[in-house]
Amino acid sequence: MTNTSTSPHRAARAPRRDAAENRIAILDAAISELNHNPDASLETIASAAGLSRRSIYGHFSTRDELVAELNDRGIARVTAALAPIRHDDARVALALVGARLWSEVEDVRVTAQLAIRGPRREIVAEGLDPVRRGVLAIVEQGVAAGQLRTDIEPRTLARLIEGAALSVLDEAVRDDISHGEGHRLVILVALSTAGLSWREAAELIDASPELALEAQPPASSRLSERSAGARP
Amino acid sequence: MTNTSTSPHRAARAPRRDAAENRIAILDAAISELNHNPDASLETIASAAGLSRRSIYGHFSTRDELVAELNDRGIARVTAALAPIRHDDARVALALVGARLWSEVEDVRVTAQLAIRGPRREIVAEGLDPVRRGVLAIVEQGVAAGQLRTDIEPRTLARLIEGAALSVLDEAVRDDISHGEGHRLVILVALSTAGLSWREAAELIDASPELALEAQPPASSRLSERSAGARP
DNA sequence: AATAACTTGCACACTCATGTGCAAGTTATC
DNA sequence: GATAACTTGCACATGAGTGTGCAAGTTATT
Repeated sequence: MTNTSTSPHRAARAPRRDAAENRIAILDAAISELNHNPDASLETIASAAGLSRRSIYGHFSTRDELVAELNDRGIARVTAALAPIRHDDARVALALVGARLWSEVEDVRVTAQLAIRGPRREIVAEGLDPVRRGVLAIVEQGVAAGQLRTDIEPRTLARLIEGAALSVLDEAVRDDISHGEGHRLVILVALSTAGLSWREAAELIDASPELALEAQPPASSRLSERSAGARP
Repeated sequence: MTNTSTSPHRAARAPRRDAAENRIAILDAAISELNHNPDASLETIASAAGLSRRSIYGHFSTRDELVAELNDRGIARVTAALAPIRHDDARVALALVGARLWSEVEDVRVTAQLAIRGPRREIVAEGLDPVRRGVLAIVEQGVAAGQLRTDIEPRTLARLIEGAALSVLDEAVRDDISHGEGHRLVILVALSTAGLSWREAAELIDASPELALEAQPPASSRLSERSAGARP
């Protein structure tokens, strides 16, 4: 396998820059191909990346290794997006969780589902644990402040809110919802699940400029900007 | 393939009863094995059914045919459970949709997800269309009666409610939620998504005896009651 | 321009699953 | 108890995907 890291010793020459780019191209292609079909072959991924199957093995010794790296990057992305969320009003914080999740995962829904429910789910769950703790903390804060429902155990409620947000992603697949509408829906659903009536949710959103679409930080960018198209 | 139907002509003898039982055993085993691992092989399914792989081909000419029949039965089950739902109060009707869905799909969550999102999704969607129309009709009725939220388009809202119910199923996988708790949660989540606050939901539930766990019709029974255990 | 770093194409070994053919058993049904 | 209806085990063909070795190319870097 190609050694991309800067070896401490014995580097007759530095690794080539284009190799690193190809590595990114592979990851990128893998994201979109696996999102299209979770069982996509390396052949498919390679050609979407504009490379030969053989050369994938120059970057990843195994299919599993490739998938694992994809998961790791996804986890890092989500963690980075959700960890900094903090707000006095737990309801606003939860709405923000939904919104950030939406913008990060929007274009990798299928892969995300697979990561969460597929064979690697335990490892992924472990990686996602800090995020989950964060959401749980928000819920507990909200319950303590009397802002959230108390008819569902905080632990369960936290999961349900995550799940509700993800289900918006799923519906978005079918209806091809716009970025803006997805943003709006995911916030509404998060607040509804948290226990607010739809009118309360509307009030809260009106009163909270930080929930506006324009107030959101840009999603951590994709690895590269090429549209992954295979060429014959 | 074995001809289970009563042929009009040329039946030297009636098909054997145990063959029909085995067919059911295969379907049953397929349900639970595929729910455990959506890529389970026929070998796995066969041995879970207590049969040899070879004899599966006596009942289904193809793996696809087996899966297709599974889907058809699932669709029929869900349709049968949801179609008769009717109630003056759309909110109660939606809660019932959630509850019935829960009891029908509870033990086949993974398979259900696969059916809805997997390679057969289009065919499944077609089969599920009547159910979806039904839910949509309830939502429209509720909007017209001023019982439901109006900040989300009925079509979308209908989907979101379905999705919310399904996400309870997902959470149930992790937490190993009891039948009763699942019933309660799915109703709460459906009502929340429909726009009610958690206190309004509680009031409605209190006032609606038909939502009680005990008031539910039994789930259309599984094909057989054997626990699907493979024997070496 | 020399050379190490990559990519490629091909051949090959391997695994795993599907689907068939057939002969030899069992077993329900008549 | 005769017989058709099933089941089984085995051998075999097929196909798809993964991972490796290697020789022959390209290309970035020095």
